[in-house]
Amino acid sequence: MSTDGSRRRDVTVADVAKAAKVSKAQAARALGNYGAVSDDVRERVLAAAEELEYRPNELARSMNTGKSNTIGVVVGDIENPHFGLAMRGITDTAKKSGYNVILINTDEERAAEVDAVRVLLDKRVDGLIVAPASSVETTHLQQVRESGRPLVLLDRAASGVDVETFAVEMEKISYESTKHLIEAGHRRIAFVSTVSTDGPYVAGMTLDSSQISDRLDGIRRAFDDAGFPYPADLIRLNAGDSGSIMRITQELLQGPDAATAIIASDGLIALSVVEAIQNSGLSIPDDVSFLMYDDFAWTRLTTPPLTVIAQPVYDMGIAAASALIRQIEGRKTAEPGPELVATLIQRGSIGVASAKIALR
Amino acid sequence: MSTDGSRRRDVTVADVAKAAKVSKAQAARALGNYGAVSDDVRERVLAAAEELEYRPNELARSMNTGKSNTIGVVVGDIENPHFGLAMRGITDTAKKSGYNVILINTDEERAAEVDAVRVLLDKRVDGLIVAPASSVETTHLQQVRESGRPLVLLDRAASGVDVETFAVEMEKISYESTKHLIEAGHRRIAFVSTVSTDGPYVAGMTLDSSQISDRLDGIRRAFDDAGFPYPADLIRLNAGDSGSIMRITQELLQGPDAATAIIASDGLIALSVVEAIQNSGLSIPDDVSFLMYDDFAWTRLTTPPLTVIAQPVYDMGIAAASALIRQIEGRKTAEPGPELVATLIQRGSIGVASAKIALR
DNA sequence: CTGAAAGCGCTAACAC
DNA sequence: GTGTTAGCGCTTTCAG
Repeated sequence: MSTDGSRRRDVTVADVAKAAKVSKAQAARALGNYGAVSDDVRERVLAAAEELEYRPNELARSMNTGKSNTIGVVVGDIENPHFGLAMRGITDTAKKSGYNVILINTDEERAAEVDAVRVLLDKRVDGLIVAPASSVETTHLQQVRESGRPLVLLDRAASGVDVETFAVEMEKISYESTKHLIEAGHRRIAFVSTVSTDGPYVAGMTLDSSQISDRLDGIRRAFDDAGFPYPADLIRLNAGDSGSIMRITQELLQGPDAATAIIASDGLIALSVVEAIQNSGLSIPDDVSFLMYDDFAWTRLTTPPLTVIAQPVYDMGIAAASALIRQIEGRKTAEPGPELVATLIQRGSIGVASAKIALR
Repeated sequence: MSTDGSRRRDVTVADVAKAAKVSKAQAARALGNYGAVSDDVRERVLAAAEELEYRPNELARSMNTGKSNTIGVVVGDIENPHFGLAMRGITDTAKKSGYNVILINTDEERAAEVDAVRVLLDKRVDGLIVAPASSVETTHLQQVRESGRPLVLLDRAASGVDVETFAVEMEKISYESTKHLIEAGHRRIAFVSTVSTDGPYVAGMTLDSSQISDRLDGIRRAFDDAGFPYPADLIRLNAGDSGSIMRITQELLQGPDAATAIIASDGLIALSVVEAIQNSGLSIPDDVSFLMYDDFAWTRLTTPPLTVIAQPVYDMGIAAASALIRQIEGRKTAEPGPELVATLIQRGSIGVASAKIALR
């Protein structure tokens, strides 16, 4: 028990050594569990440590070992369950191998990300996992590479950064689900995403997010294959807050050329899109079909339940953390890692493009 | 640009000093932005640092200043949007004051929490925010206090731990919403939570979670006030995974003494309860009324939209982080901080106990 | 203002 | 096995 409540100086190996009547080195060895120590000494040291309530200073330890047993994670928005789940995969995996996690949220802003990476490097984390806000401007990530510190990418790729990347293969699933939509009679398929661009979307433009680019590629290929014109006018990026998403949705649903199906790029967007559809008095899937990325539990609860593209987000987190730790510990690049495949889960939100829709 | 890709030794103040032709001390002062340095020296040092791509070793810095500019956060489940949002409040606030956050997930297990706290202390974080898994067994938290390191509690209180605690006042809102339910004719009101107990619930038993205790107190007081018997048999704790929650829900809805209203203790539980209700063919609110804690966006999307008890979770995160940082920086205990009040948001899931229900 | 030198708490040679 | 002696990279006296 601590006899006084005052902020006493931390007890150090030196204190323990003195109490155990051994050299500092021996005490350190016993405490740090390395080198050669006789049973007798170890016992005395451990007893003294216990008695003094000794706690190692991990900072000092890290200083001379050059290892902090900490990994840095940089994501755009921890509030988004997508990252929440991935984070869970990361922390679970890290803990198993004795690593801690420093989390930095960037709000999807590149400046914040550049900063985050630098801070983490300065803190001497053993490695980094980042979900790059931009797949295009990546010099700060290349610098991480140059620093020699292990780096692994999560959720999206980054051009010019040649590191292990754990992201779902998007082109294929996007192609398939668009095809599914087209076969159900849809020709006017909209896509709503938060990626920011300088101007409105123009077919073929470079996007900040590799994931979104891939999805658009998939949509386009599906239209090309089917021989129908790619509805580039229905691709709506820069969808920010809930309000703007709802406004965009309303626009999409108006006029003679209205969308007959909407694809929401993530769970947060989906919430606002569905709300806007409901508010406008339209019904899913009779008036509009709906498809979204990420299979959150609540998607089963709406009427009708929503058709979604499920992504193995938790596994993605596990894979990224495992790979990073493997790199940190200098082990061989083992098996190629699990394929992170997305799957279309058909529930009730995609309907046949109705006569009513076909007519207008 | 780095001329060679090899893992060159980190450049240190000594290197910069040499390049700038000044003493190590002066270089350090210029770099660390403290002490007195002439403009001339500062310029040369900064230029040299730039040239050499010098980056400070924060570990070393922390070692002699005794400050790591890092706070530790310990929560039960970061995957739960409740904590995701709180986390967002914490990281946003921390960043503003120049602090980083180390996050540890405990899976609501006390052993993991004890461990987490120790690790964080060893890492010399400047302060801790913890959402205690148990409000009862709190010796590890008391030890944090004794260590002199600032500690702040989030989301739940801990008995015997006299520190600033940021949690929503639950008894009152629980009382009010129960009263609302009772006034709508409900007498058989169930409550489902994940808190684990040794046996089944018995009125008045000690619970691990102060939050749940408070809610039960509120429910009880509402029944007492109204002069109806407290339906202790409908309090179901230990609701673990989705499957068990659905099973519990089914039980609750069967038999002559079935519940006519169910309160879900959090968003995760709510998902399974609602799903079970839907699966059983019952309708909300005609057959069963439903109320849940936490106002997630999806609760507006179900049919009917769900009545919820909204908690200012983001603000709670902000408040906790602000208070902790204030303590770390030794500033006075300022204003008492914002009142964290929960509010009942009435939507469509609570109905009048129907004749059909009343009859059985 | 500047520089030499002494640590922070621990690990890592290196002798014995 | 054990102890002595150097550091890790930085801040901090303490003289000038």
